Amino acid sequence: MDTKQENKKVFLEIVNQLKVLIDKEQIRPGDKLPSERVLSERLNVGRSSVREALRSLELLGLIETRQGGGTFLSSGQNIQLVEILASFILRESRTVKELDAIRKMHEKEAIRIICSDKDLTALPVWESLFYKIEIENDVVRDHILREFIIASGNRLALKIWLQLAAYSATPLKKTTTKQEKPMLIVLLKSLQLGFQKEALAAYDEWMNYIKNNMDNEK
Amino acid sequence: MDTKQENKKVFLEIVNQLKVLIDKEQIRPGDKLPSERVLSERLNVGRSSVREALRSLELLGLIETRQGGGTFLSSGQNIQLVEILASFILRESRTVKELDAIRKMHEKEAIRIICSDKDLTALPVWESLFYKIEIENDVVRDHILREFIIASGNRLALKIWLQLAAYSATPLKKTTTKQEKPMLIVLLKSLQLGFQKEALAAYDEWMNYIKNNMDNEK
DNA sequence: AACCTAAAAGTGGTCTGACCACTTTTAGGT
DNA sequence: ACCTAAAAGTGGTCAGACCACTTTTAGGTT
Repeated sequence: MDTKQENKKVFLEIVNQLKVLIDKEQIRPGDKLPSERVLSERLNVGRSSVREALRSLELLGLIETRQGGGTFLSSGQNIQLVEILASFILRESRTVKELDAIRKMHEKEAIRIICSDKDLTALPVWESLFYKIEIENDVVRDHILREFIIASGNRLALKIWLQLAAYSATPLKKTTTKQEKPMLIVLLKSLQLGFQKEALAAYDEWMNYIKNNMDNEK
Repeated sequence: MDTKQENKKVFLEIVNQLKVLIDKEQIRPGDKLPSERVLSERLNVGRSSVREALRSLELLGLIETRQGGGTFLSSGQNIQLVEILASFILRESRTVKELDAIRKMHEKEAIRIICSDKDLTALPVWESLFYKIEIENDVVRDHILREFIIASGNRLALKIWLQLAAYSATPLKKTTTKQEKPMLIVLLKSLQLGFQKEALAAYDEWMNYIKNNMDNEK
């Protein structure tokens, strides 16, 4: 009856209705949604159908549910869906390699963006990272790369990258080794100077080193 | 009781059980899953809980359901979930811009990969595209870009790109205009010759043209 | 024997009502 | 004004019922 062709699946229609409701009622992330029973009445559907819709959205990480408390619009970030998707998709080793390639693409693009923007090369975080690597020597690889993505300023890219990194075959959760130190120093210094080509080369060298030493770390 | 900490949510536990079942019973994409009633019995849970799990997986595009027919393991590809996610996330114009940036990153990376591989620069599809643009003059922008991604050989990247393109604010579904012809010719010729820098420059020029002429096309 | 058709069985789609576990609110007493 | 216990509200789960649709079965016709 609406502008769109009728959605056959009721639970999908409910998902749409919920979206409308959230818009209309100005429900912000963290706010409470109407209870299942109320929704069931307002939308003229059974409670079980409402639950099917809510459970789907919960799996997508769009809402959070507290027993006895209520249902809340998710405050963002945690998209746990990927955990499910990954376990279904990441069976073939081919996919694992492809995932790693996409992750690296994100990281190199971030490096390019940083190098071509004086505001970004001057960020204090590089000095801080430099210090940690040079002196403290206990930086998690993951952390360095994340700072690149964050600095590049694309929040959607950060979300995607976080998921890619979580399922990467590369041991990003390990701390950097002594051998990696010189490459990282070159990488960071090049970054600060805006030397894109050199930074990318150092990055490639770093990634190759990690790749070639994966087995030893296991 | 298991290795993992107990999952509180039954429907999440069912999702896991389904994964195990699919593995154990060697259910391939396209194959039929046990009926809801059978699953309910085998897993010792109510049918409605089974349905909550199945509906979630359906929203993720991992299974397909035919009324009266049964539930089938999805034959892959169509991840419609993004439609839901997008409608929830793509409210802020900022996100739209970020999405476009990521899409372009994919495309430029594909161009880089193609240019640095003689097998890819020699692909007949470039000649074919060239002909269509030069003579027939009715190529959809989308189509050209998709060929880039396909040629780059990363199937996961293709999946991601397809979703990004579907929600891009850039009018990629339109056919190329007369003004775009020279840029595209330079782009394709550079590609065939492996001239990465020139290809990327032509690509940038093309994208800028599209951006600056978006309003006129509306 | 092959073919067609109608009945039966199977399956997803939806709703209702019930009970439980937990949280939040309310009401009562100190 | 404060604390506490009861009540109400809410999500979690189950069982049963009925519908719409598809697949299978059984029977009869040719």
